[in-house]
Amino acid sequence: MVEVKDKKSHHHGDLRAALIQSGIEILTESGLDSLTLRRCAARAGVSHAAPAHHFDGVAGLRGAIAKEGFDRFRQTMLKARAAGGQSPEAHIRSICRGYLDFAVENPALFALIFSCGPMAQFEEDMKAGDASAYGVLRQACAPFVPPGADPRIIETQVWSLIHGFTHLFLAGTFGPANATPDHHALFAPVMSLLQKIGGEPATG
Amino acid sequence: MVEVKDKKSHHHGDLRAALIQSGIEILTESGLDSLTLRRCAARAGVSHAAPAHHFDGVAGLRGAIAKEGFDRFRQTMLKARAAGGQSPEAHIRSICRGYLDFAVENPALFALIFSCGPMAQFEEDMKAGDASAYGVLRQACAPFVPPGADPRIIETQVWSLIHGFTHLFLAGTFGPANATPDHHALFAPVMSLLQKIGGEPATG
DNA sequence: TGTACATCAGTGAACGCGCGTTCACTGATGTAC
DNA sequence: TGTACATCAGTGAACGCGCGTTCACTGATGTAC
Repeated sequence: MVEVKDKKSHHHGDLRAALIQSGIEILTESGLDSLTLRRCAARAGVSHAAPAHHFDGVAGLRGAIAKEGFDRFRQTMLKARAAGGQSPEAHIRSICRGYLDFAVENPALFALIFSCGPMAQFEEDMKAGDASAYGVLRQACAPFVPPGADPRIIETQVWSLIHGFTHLFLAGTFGPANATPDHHALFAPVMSLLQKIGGEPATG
Repeated sequence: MVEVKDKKSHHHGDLRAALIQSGIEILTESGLDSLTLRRCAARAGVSHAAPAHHFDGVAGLRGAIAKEGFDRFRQTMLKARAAGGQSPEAHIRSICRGYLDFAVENPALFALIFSCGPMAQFEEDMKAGDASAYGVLRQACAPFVPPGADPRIIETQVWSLIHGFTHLFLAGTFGPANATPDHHALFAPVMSLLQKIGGEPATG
């Protein structure tokens, strides 16, 4: 049998996780361009050569951070869904709210998630179950998909709308990104377009 | 009277424009991270110290490239509008098509346009007339704005949808970005959501 | 329980790289007279 | 028309910077016996 090695047994404890956390903090504080192996190492309190034992270059580190960020992104949406109403319409609204919230609180991490090459992370995720980030969206859209229709159409409509709004918001198109606690007065009216997807929910 | 100085009278001719063009080519060929003063200078055939006479650092160069890219972006949408149908619905469809086309053909330039800090470029543009990029969108949306409604709602709905779809498309979320000559089979059905904005056009 | 050894995470010095910037300069252009 | 001068775009060498990477090493941990 292959034994699971105890990764916490050596000097640092769990340097790999510490470097990922350091990387996320650097992203939040200083933006995408500041994410380097040397800075992550310094923040984690190790020498600059140490990360080479854990990641395949800066690309490997970015990938690992994207994976962790992706998981936090998913969790933010799940929390938002749980905290909101339970109707199909409320589910979609809440998830979009969580989507925007995550991006506003972690703009550089959000950008990193969506900039890791040809979306290997997403392809993996889209094939995964309902607990995946894309699965959360799929579940929320399902009640609105007309019988026999391709669910990807409505899923992509919802995803495009919230993704575009979020990007424009982060880019400052609607004014400073910290405008209101409600993020921006345009959010609710813009999202109201989704009241029109697929007519009424397919089931009560 | 203030005379307009002839900028073409010195050694190079118009190094400033040449550097901007070189920068756009570098963006297209090698991506955002490859855009440096030294590479632009090399591509334009001048020494690496020459750009300092024309731009305030790499930020100044990026800004100038964004401005030029923004203008090409606008022109692509105008051409798409002219080439398509003349109904209000066709105008919106054509503009969105041009939006996606530009991004697919110039992904790094598209990214640069939307990543230049707090969108000074856009703020300027949004205040400009109907010939501006935002003006093109505003004009196209106008027939769908119900009397008394805030036009920014519909404008932001359309903009968010096409912007999000474009970003997801470029990120490879729907598969390789060169999938079909028609870009992707999801484009038309996803954009059909816009048939629902503001009910019917306000005027015939 | 104790000893010898293998493993390997982390160290710290050194390397070459491309970057932006500085600076004295060159030499073509434009202008004053 | 011709001469002297001012301007300034572009040159090329030099600088310091942070980066990723290499490499011999150290020393704690885990294991074989």
